[in-house]
Amino acid sequence: MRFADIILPLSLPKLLTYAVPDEWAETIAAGERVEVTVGHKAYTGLVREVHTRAPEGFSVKMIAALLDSRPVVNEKQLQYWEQLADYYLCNVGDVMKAALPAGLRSAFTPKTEICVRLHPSITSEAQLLDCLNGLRRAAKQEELLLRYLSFADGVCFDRPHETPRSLLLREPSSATALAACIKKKILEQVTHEIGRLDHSAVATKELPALSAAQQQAFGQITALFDARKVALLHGVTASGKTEIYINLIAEQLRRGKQALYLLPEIALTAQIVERLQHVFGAAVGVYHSRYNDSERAEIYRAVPSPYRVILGVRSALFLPFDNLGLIIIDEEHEATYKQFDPAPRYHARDAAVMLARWHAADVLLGTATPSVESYYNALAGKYGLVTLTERYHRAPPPKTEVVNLLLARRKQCTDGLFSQHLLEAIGDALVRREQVILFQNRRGYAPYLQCADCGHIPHCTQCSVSLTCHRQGPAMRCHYCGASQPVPAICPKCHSPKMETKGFGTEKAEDLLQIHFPHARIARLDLDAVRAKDAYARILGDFAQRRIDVLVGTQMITKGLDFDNVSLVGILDADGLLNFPDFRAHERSFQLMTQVSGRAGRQQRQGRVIIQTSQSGSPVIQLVRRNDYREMFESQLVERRAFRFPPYTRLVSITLKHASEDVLRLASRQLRARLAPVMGERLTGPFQPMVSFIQGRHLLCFWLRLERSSKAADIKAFLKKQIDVVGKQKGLSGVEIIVDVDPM
DNA sequence: AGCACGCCGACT
DNA sequence: GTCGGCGTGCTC
Repeated sequence: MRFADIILPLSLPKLLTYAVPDEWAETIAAGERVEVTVGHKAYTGLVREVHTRAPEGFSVKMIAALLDSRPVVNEKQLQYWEQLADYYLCNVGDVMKAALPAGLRSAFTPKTEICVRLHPSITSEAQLLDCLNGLRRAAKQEELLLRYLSFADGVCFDRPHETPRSLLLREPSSATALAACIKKKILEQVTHEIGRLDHSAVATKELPALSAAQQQAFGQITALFDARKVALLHGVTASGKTEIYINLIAEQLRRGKQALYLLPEIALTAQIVERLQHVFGAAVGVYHSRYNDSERAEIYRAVPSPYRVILGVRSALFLPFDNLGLIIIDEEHEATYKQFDPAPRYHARDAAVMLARWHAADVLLGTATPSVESYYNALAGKYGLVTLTERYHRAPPPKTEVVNLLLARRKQCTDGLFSQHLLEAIGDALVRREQVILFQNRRGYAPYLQCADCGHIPHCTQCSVSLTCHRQGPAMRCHYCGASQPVPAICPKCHSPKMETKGFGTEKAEDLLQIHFPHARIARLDLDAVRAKDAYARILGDFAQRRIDVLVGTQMITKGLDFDNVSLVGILDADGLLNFPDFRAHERSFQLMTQVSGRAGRQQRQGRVIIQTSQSGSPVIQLVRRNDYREMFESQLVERRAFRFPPYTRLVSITLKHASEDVLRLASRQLRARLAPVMGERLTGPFQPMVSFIQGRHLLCFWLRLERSSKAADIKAFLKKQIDVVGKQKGLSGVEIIVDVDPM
């Protein structure tokens, strides 16, 4: 008797074992999909191992169906899944859920198309004419047959032309006529499988030529690859990193290998895919979550061939590569590479380095503002560092000016939002028909509403955050749980009519700016503005076509977008970035401000950046102004070392959630009691996170700081065990415990 | 993760 | 007396 251990898309701590029916005993293999029942429910699982070890202690169920004749997931992938589950302290089933496209977790039906062609019994022109004559008194049928013949464009009787049924049937009534023609054996229908994917891209361009500086960087990168090192390419904004990437990919394809090009967000793929297709044609595949289940399943199946270059977001790491030669992680510093919510909470950059090891593939991390972790790794010799300091078109770097909002307010040189200095700069740009980008890291109209009489601020009932005011109703919304309600006309507490909006978001910035510049064409780019399908592409398209003069936006506008007519970038309120209570706040705000600054003055002209802040003396602001990455890095290292943060330690965060604060306290006390004796100083907590009540549940956090040199695997195994024990304890079963390895 | 089991309170 | 609340534990 043969048995198979099955990976299921469930968060189970171990695999379940099923009996293999005799008919498949010889053929079933790891990586093939099976249908099994768990409890009373049917699931599509994945064979991990076939063996003859009869399990004991329970009655084994039979595999209900074998869905594949060849593996859908190869051995390297399975081992990679297990590695990720180990590292990120989750179950293999969690990884399976992230890795295998949903289209492959249910029956995957290829898309079909019904075509119409001449019936095979008609083999000559004379016969065809007979048929036409026979239809003299059936006008609709005659019309249909003629329509078919017009599509056929010259009749060939051996291989009659096939016209898609949908194309032939212009009006619904002709369906009856078609049925009649089929019955008379004049026409017949055939069904074809068709792909959902477009393979029509044709390579039209040569490899991009590299400048001397790019050529040098290219050489340094390949030398690092030869030495089997991960390369970190630190290239200032607009230094032309993409051209280097394309040349490196071409090199891999020449060797018959595959390349994976990761981007932090879907929105950016559209910009790059064209450039790749121009050079690599139909070998380029794109993979991201905007595709539906079936499309993703098809791309997944097309990865060994014909796709040789995959452009995608983090989940593209799980495609079935068989001969991967290179992984590029563009904008390596981006926090969106980290998956937050469901496990596996993996970081695509780190997961890429792990994946590369399975394939002996090269890894290139590219960014203008490296993460402290990566730069540290590069300086420590774990990675290799390649630096590009020259802008591609030799455009000078933008000139950065800092406006002290405190001073401006005192001199009444501001309307509370725009300083006189910034307004003048915007006016100048508009007069010169140049474009402007304004950055405000808050969406909505105002972050909160406050009663002028009693000071009351409306909060979400389910979360410990104030409700954000929006222009469009229901206008007060919780950004944590999505709950919404109308703006109250009077204070809910003291009934005063003086409810005032406080602070400002992108919507208010947009409104006020329109008052200052009534004729300017102003648009907004934030999460709310791009909710509608294709809105993102439309807004960017309009901006690129210069149908928009000023673009006001959140983080979204900072990401690698190239516009050649932007002469001014304004950061409306840097304070909001600097004051974030997070050990990465300074690093992040430096990255964000540097990235958004990089949007200014792309071509020959020097751009201008204006930063508004009440903390003009802040070191971060000065570092951004001087564009001094190295100094930012060094100062961060000092802090990270002093407070034992990454890169000096490996952080693991443990978050406990429960509706009752008492239960939560109890659970956290128990967890601490179990962990502290072994972890000692490495464990801190429980403490309340910044937002300590979300969707009706309270939160408490622990931090675990593991030494970089430590045997992390042992400690993690211990940790997982203790967490499982606490989670299963009576009275605490409702407590959710979330473990996040390397949290962002 | 889902789902059934089982032990306690508000009803036909 | 039963219906159903959700806390508990198992799934091969």
